[in-house]
Amino acid sequence: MQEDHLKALLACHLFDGMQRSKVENLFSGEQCHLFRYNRGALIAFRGDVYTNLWILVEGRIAAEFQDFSGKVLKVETLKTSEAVASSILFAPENNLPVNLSAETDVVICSIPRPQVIRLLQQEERFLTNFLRDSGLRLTILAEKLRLVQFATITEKIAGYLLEQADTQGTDSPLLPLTKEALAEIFGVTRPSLSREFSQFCTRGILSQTGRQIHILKREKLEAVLEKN
Amino acid sequence: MQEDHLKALLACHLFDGMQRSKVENLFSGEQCHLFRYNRGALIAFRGDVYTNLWILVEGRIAAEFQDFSGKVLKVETLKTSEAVASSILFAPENNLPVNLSAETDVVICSIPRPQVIRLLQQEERFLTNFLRDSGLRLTILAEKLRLVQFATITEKIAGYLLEQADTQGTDSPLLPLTKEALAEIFGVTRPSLSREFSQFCTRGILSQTGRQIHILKREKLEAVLEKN
DNA sequence: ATAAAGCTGTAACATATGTTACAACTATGT
DNA sequence: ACATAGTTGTAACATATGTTACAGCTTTAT
Repeated sequence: MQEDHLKALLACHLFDGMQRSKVENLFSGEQCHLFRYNRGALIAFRGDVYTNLWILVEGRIAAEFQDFSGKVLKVETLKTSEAVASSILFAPENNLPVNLSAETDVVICSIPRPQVIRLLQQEERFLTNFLRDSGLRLTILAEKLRLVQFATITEKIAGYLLEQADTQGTDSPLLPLTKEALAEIFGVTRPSLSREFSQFCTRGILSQTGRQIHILKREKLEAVLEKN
Repeated sequence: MQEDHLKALLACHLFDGMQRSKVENLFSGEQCHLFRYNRGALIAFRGDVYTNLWILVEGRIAAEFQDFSGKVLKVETLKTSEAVASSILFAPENNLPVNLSAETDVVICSIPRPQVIRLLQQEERFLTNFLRDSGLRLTILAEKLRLVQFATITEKIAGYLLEQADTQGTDSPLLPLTKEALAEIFGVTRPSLSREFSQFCTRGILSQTGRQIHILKREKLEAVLEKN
């Protein structure tokens, strides 16, 4: 295994607090395999059986639902050093709940389930890390469901912009995504998203030039979220 | 602890394949407590911190999202002997993702997290059972999200009726829920659900008298799901 | 048997979002 | 510098679902 791939593995939160040597041992044998996918490739589909634990050692993967018609809802973006679908490894039927697609060129390290079970029993930290990861995924998914069901497009925009303003520490945040990608995350169509952005502008709450947003009336944005 | 509560505990899938005596030991000490709630009571809210593992030893609990306006989406119904929000016990912030409300009078057995961790390490079966349960919840939630996002009311009805016909082994299934409860599960309003049921009737695909449904043109129902 | 509470069907209307299409703009690589 | 591909804004229109209200039914409790 390449140096940088090993480094990415060691950085996986599943191994937090474990001795470096123990983790390296795990990958010295023949049990783990690397798989490569090109950018844009479909790695796995909803319903596929998932029996090895995959850890992403290079690139970015999108976890998403896809309709017959091509309509998409992105659930998560998995980045280098993250584990893929950890909870599904032990679910009753092991069916992946989402499609996985390569957003960039991707390298995955695959660990057989028996090894994972052994590690869970022998290493308390691995156990708690694993459970924590499972819990986090459930939390993310639940929040996604809540947003999809209860938030209007306007509310999603308001929430997202306030969050961005917060993390970027400015009232003029730059969208880290294209509006198209944002529409996908929100689970709405691009023209609909665009229309609502425009509405905010005509109401004088925002101004925008492409991805550069200026929040002009923060209090109005906040009011949207309080369901005035 | 009462006889029937102990029995319900032992029937919890988390203890599948474990020695009865070991489980009983767990509950003989002073570490576990019982809590009671009356029918209709709100047991916990989304965001509440969840630090003890709860197992339902009597009654039924609804896990649901609730809007400001009172709009509701039921995610799951937890029945006697089921564990509550197992994955959240180890999630980063331990915040419950849903509201929990008592559909009947309810008794809950509460097990402190340290004991759960001990059990996870000492009993392989408990570990795999626990992981399986976590996985199942994620699967259920993901499926819920997919339905909410991609299925129209018509499709939800078609899917549900075919499923009911299947499990009840007849083309004249009896709805196990009121239409009101069904609307809640589908995350739609009751009049909307009612309207679509009526449409099916006028199209000659169904006939209904209250909860008694008759599927007249099964192939049309199936066609709805195939997104004609 | 009666009253009360809950469930169901229906209707007119409101509204959020999707669909399709096109033109203008922006980045990118050659 | 240019050509190409990707991104964005916009418009007219279609549609699924929500909202509110009411009347007729069931079921349940007294």
